[in-house]
Amino acid sequence: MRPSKLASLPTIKRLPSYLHVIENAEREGAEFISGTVIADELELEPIQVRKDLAITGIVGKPRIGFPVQELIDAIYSFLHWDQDHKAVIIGAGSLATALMGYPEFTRRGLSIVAAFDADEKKVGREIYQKPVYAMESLGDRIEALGARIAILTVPSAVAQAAAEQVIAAGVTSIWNFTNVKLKVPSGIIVQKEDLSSGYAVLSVKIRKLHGE
Amino acid sequence: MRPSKLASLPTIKRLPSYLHVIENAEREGAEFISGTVIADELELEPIQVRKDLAITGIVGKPRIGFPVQELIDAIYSFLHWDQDHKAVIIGAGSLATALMGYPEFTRRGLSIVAAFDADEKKVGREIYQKPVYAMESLGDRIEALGARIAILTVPSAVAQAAAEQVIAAGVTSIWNFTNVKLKVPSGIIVQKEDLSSGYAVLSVKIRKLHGE
DNA sequence: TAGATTGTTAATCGATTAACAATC
DNA sequence: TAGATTGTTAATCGATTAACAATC
Repeated sequence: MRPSKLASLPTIKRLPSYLHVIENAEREGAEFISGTVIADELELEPIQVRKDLAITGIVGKPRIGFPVQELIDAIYSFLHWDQDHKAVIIGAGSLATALMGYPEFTRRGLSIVAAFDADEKKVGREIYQKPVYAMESLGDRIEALGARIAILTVPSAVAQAAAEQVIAAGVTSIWNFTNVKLKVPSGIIVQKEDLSSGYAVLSVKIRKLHGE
Repeated sequence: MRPSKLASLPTIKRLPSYLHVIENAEREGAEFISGTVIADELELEPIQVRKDLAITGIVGKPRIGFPVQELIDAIYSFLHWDQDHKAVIIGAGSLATALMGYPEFTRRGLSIVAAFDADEKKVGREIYQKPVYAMESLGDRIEALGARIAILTVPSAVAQAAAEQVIAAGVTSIWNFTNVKLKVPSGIIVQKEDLSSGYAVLSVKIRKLHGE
């Protein structure tokens, strides 16, 4: 396996979009795909695609491109998406429902095995065949389920408390959809998803479009 | 108003998190906040915060920091969040519900005034007091509502078609939550939100944590 | 063969970080 | 006053892009 330090954060963020294009090509029966074609599709520079794909270690054939199947496997392997990652989701609201119903995550190794909610009206229900448990049962359940990832979709006000609970229960990675900057012990991974950032970028683009 | 070319994309993406911290300080009655404090809170470098805040044009006082109220106003103004942006959401699923129920967007100038869905069982319902209309009525409705932004939360398979419909109806900006790279005429803004990117970053961090 | 595409090395570009005088 | 923080200019760092020989 290739050393991972060669992959920059921007490269890692682009990999899923490459994978998407390559998997489409596979579905259409292509055996090879060139960096040029991928770049065209995503409106990127061919050189950037080539550079990015180099981190997979897959070598392409000049004039022909990269072997589709090998490339897909290599990206999965690079991202460890060929392995099963068990996760729980904290806060069983509409965002949780959206994430649990996103088939791409399942295909890419993320199994959300249960949800937790403080609202007892939600407890006992199922979301996409997965149980909703009470927050109080979180400690025991997470250990029993063996989940190492927690996805936080709780209201901001309880985000820090929820993070502390899941960490106490043995979770080592948190995918944080709240707008709270979590304080966690060292060794705990936090990946923050920030919708406001996207909205800010959109806003500035709109401002520029409308002159000034 | 300051020239906007001074703001880089990374800077724009960080502005909302600064705003979040500064608004918290305001709520606690602070009149000034220093770049150092903001940096501490967000685990960033003070110099980076100062540089970023410089784009607002607000000058701070050495030893004391930046005037909280002015800073908030300037960030709102910079992002045009002090203005009302009417939007419709296409695809009235759980992700749409999550976005419509996110109070921060409303406060920041984004009014989602209606949703559209192809499923007639959803048509006629309300989500957070906003109507769900039929996809067929999209053309007339969007013009009547005066919405210039469309938020796409439809299944990938119909994303391109939905984009074309909203553009035909006069929408000039699309906030795209599907994993489809949309093909749009020049002059149309597309901001793509990619959850898989975030998951890829999380996955790589996890891989590194577990050695190798 | 001819020419499009690869992989690599070097050049450029832009963002982050450092240094430091000014100042409240 | 003393010292923390600002704003600016310069240095560094890292990512993107360019150039080009190798090759299928």
